[in-house]
Amino acid sequence: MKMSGGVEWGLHCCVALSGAGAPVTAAKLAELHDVSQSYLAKQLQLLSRAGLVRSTLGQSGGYVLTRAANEITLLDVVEAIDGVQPAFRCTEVRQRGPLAVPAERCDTPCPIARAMDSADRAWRESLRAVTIADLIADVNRTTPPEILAGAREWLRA
Amino acid sequence: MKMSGGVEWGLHCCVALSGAGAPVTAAKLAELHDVSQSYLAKQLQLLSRAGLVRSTLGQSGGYVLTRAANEITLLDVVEAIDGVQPAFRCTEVRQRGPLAVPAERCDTPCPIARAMDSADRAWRESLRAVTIADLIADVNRTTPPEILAGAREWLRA
DNA sequence: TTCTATTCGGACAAAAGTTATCCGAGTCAA
DNA sequence: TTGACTCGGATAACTTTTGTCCGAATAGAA
Ligand code: SF4
Ligand code: SF4
Repeated sequence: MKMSGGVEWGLHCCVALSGAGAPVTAAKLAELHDVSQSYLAKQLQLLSRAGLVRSTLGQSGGYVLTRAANEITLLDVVEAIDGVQPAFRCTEVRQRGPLAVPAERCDTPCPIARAMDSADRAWRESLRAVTIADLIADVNRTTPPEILAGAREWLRA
Repeated sequence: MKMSGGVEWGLHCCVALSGAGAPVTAAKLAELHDVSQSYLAKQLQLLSRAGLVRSTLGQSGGYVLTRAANEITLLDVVEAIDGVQPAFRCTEVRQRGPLAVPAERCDTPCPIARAMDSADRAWRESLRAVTIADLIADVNRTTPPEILAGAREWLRA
């Protein structure tokens, strides 16, 4: 049970992108976080496919957020990078073995699957309640303005 | 993001064990669910290490639950088999790269880690609210008594 | 208009984690 | 005492994840 480590990078990139108005290249984002630029590119591709960011090609190109920061939830990023499939996947064990339940009785999900689904929903609901804007607000509150300005400048350069 | 498939088997085994008062061997449980007995044995070992089941060695040995069914939550089984580590693991990216935040400012977890932790807690809390006894009650309610009796008999034989 | 430098995108390996299996140490019943 | 049967941990095969690479497409400069 481990979610893709790229989720963390993706979230950081969203926060960074929100700060810089101009497109930022994948290479710059990778240098900022000191991670493999090739692999970070992969995550950005996933974000692009999900429609969270838009890529501009050619010179002075890069990535830009497609929506306002308060319209992007953590769940959006997690599902874009880590996938939408629930962690628990029922194998329909009850339909196998000597005491197999006939398929006609399996119209409704069993209690195990229901409980797992409920937990998964609670998890997603919790992630949906937080937006990128919330993260930024927290960062702005706990970081001195001078450092924030420096970061913005570094991204632009 | 995928939890170990053995969780499903482990849960089914707990339900089955609760039904049969006598010890049940791993081989019998495997045959019941039509899964690899070697691999199911591994999952039962995990349950044993976690203290959820107790193994009896030698002839007429097998596995028995250590507590009442209403004292075993789904979270217990999930954590025993899938591990207790949270799905999201912070790599402390903020302490790397040219704009690295000094370690002295990293005393409190960042908003991303907090949100992820909160979601993880909600997930676990949801799983903790359901017990093996709840599952059994649901099965008893939706399954004809004749089939239940047959299953109990099959386990005993 | 042409050309070049720069960008992203998907195809291609390496590593890790999961799944599946085996045989030996220990134990209980006969 | 015997003997067969149990679990337990150590051992391979596979799948998923992670990481890397180079080519197609683009925007700007000449
Ligand atoms: S009882 Fe639930 S978890 Fe088990 S096989 Fe049926 S649907 Fe899947
Ligand atoms: S900002 Fe949060 S998720 Fe990112 S490195 Fe820091 S603690 Fe980890």
